[in-house]
Amino acid sequence: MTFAQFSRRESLSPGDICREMLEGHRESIKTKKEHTAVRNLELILAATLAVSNQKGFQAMSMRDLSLASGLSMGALYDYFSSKEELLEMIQATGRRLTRRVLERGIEGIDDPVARLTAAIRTHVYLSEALQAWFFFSYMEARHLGEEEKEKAKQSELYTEGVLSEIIAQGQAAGVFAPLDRHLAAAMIKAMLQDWYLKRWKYAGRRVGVDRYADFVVQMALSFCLSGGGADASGEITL
Amino acid sequence: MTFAQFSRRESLSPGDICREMLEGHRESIKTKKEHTAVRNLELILAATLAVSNQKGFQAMSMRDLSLASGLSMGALYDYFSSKEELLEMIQATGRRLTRRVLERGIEGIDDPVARLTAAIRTHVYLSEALQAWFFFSYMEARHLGEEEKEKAKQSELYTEGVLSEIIAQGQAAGVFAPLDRHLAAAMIKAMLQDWYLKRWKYAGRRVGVDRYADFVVQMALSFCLSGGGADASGEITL
DNA sequence: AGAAAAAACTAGCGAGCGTTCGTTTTTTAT
DNA sequence: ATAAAAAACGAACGCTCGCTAGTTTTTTCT
Repeated sequence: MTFAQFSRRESLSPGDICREMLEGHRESIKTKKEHTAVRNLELILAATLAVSNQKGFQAMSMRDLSLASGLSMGALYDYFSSKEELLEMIQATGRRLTRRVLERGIEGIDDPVARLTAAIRTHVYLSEALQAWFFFSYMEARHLGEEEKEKAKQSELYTEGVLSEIIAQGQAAGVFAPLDRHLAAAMIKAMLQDWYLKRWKYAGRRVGVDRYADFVVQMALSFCLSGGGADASGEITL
Repeated sequence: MTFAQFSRRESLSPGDICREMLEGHRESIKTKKEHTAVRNLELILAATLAVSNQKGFQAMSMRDLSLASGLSMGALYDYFSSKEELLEMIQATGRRLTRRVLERGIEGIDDPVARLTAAIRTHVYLSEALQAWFFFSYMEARHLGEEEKEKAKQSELYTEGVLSEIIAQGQAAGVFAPLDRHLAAAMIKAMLQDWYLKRWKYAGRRVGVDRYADFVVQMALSFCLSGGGADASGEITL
């Protein structure tokens, strides 16, 4: 699978995403007509990500957002009741989307090596398609309330759990070495995150998304298959 | 080397660091007596990291800082001329410190495997000793001005360059496989950063600093030594 | 075309922000 | 003990913030 193939398979246009966002928050959005609501959500979303990813969500004022989106202050508040709710809406939609796409990306693949490969590629490609969104979610998670912050952590643990389970599967099949699968999953996750957090670095080096995905797959498999060479040192699997 | 040994070797007490901070910003700090200045810098630093790492630097008001540090608003401004300068002071001191400790941690070690191991361990241990500082520097780098932001990027590239050069050295010696050393260094860096960015995760799983460092070393060496198994696919070393 | 409903707008509120400056307190030196 | 120097203080200033209410504009439906 390449990024081009992934893009064709998944429908991740701003319109699609905002329609999903609308469905998830229909009760708190005052605008009735779907078409209008989706169009304005697109404007709000694009503006929020653009401004926030440059100066931070806290530093973005509602006046900034009004200017960047082309909507008046009053109109903005037809879509959320407070700045904090806007933040939560974006985060919640991102979590749902990630979960769904990731599940779809690995379903039906049983071979551990192929399944781990698919999970990694799907995550890298998804974060490429929604780079601004992923960056935003990562950097602004700390500004959420306690309750929502907990959900963000659970979401991170979910992704890691997917990787960890695949490794366990491979170990049970005798294909992967008996290394600490939780730590291994955490390391793979860290590598996945670097793609959307340090975009400037890879852009400067002209590393494309396919090459990046290849490399992470290679590194993960190399480690899981060989188990860290001679000194796997009897690490407990658990 | 273990974390305990590292801590004994390096003097990274709040007092030491604030003394260094004072030396680097003597001209802009109004307080004359070193003892007083260092004491108050310690208070300011501890309070800034505590409050900022919880709610973000932007969201921390000067009144928050005054309350948390025990110093009056006026007294705070004897140590910096603006909130932004406080941010820059902390970042600059962290960069200098990281560079110095990292260099000291690998000097005199020539064997590539041992040198890569030392670089990784030193970085993990340093970020453990100054966890709050590292977390702060990472999360707040985007709120710097253009000029300082550039320095932060350079600092990240410097660390990666250290890793990358060690890999090149190992490749020249025929010990490491001919993989893309820049990408490999970036992946190792990503793993190093996860230690101080996702502390809650590792604390919850009772993973200690020594085990973490071990694991990263193992994963990095496994990959560099074996080269990703059969499909290293003729990656250019550059 | 005209009335009702929906959407969008604007000016302004009170609160809290970063910063300053005249004053008071503490320390140092005679 | 007292005067000079250093350090600490905190009320107040000008501004910008998130948010709202009252009104106007646009769309929908008969």
